[in-house]
Amino acid sequence: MGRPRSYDRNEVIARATALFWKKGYAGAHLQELVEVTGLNRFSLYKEFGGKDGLFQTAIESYLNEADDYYRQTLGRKPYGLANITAYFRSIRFPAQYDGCFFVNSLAERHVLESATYKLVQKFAAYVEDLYFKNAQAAQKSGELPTRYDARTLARYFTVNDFGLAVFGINGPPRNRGLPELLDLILSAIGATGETAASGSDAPQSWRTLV
Amino acid sequence: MGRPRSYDRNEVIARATALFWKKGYAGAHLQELVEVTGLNRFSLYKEFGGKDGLFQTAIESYLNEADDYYRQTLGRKPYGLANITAYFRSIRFPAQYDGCFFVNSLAERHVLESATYKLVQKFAAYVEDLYFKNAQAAQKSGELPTRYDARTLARYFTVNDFGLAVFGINGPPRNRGLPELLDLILSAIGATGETAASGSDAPQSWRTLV
DNA sequence: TACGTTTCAGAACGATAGGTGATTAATTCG
DNA sequence: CGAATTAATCACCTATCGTTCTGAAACGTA
Repeated sequence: MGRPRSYDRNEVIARATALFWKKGYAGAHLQELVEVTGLNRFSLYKEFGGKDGLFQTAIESYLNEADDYYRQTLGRKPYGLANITAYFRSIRFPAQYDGCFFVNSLAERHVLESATYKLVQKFAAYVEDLYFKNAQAAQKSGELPTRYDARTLARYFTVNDFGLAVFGINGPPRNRGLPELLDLILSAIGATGETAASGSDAPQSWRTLV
Repeated sequence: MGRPRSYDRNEVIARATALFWKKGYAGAHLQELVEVTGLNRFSLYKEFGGKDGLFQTAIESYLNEADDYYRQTLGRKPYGLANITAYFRSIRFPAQYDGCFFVNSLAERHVLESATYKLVQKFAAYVEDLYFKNAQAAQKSGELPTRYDARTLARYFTVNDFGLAVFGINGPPRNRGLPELLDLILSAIGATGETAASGSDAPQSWRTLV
């Protein structure tokens, strides 16, 4: 009972996410959020508790989508090199790429509420752990050499994963030669050199989805 | 003639840089800048023309320091693999590491004045070009395999360079196992496997200097 | 000492920030 | 239909934003 809300919560979150992504927490003003979401200030406050709450909801939703994608690739059982190659080879930079919302948020460490920042921090650790599990399995099965331990390998993949997000900021030109670059990143660590799967049924990168 | 200024311009820039680095452009408020620099608002405007001008001066000074360091390592003649290994092996994460001011600024794309952002963008291209020149030379001399072209190699190093900056944000614990990680990044592309130079006379990383 | 010049300290500016209240509109249920 | 309930509207609040102005303080010079 009562008057029904005239907005779609998910739609509002998606639009708010887009703005925070582009401008950051401090750079996105409440007025813009109101305009972009179509949600008036009062309802925004009631629904999300304010700017902090809205940002937290936005980044949570972003991380959830990212998580979904990571689980579909790096989370596949059995763990192994195939997961890692599948993930990296799926990376593409969309036309309007403003970096990774997650990586961008790392830069706002001292501006974000500490609880919010901890989510971000935790996700970084989670991603590294996924790489770790796959690297471990790949070493056990002999897919990857044991010259470096699984932790070091995991960090290598994490660095390249995050690094690509930063590198890709300057746009679609970055897609030129991207397959070769991804190939290099992968074959570099001694992966058995299967050439680009170009998997037609492989999932798109979540970077292009979110 | 006239009253002598009671501040040191370079000191002011250094302090402003530190604040912008931590909080970003939008997150650093003028009041904090005034407090941190010790410079009163009036003089700040007269000297730098406002917040935009101060930020631009700050990032310019940062990029200059970074440039100095890059020239000392990647800029050394003759170009070659040694430059690249020297650079990467010099990387350390300082105790209070808030990422790279330059990389952080990439995230504020839509908040920065476009002229200011172009500086940042240009620097990214400059770094990649340094890697390119060294990769080219290394391939010509046979230090690096020619399976991937020099451009791809340059991008690989750039991705890892920027990626390490992001990866290192979560602090000094990241220094654990860092030599192995750097070794992996380098040997990965088929560099002749000289073990960590641990160069005692090698310059410190500019990440620890700025 | 008096004057021109430049910096300093801080108040004050209009604009806008994030956050609320009082009122009106839309719905359900009796 | 009318009472109860919930959301939307919009004017309004205080604090603070980036910016500017005013007048006193600190110099060199005459």
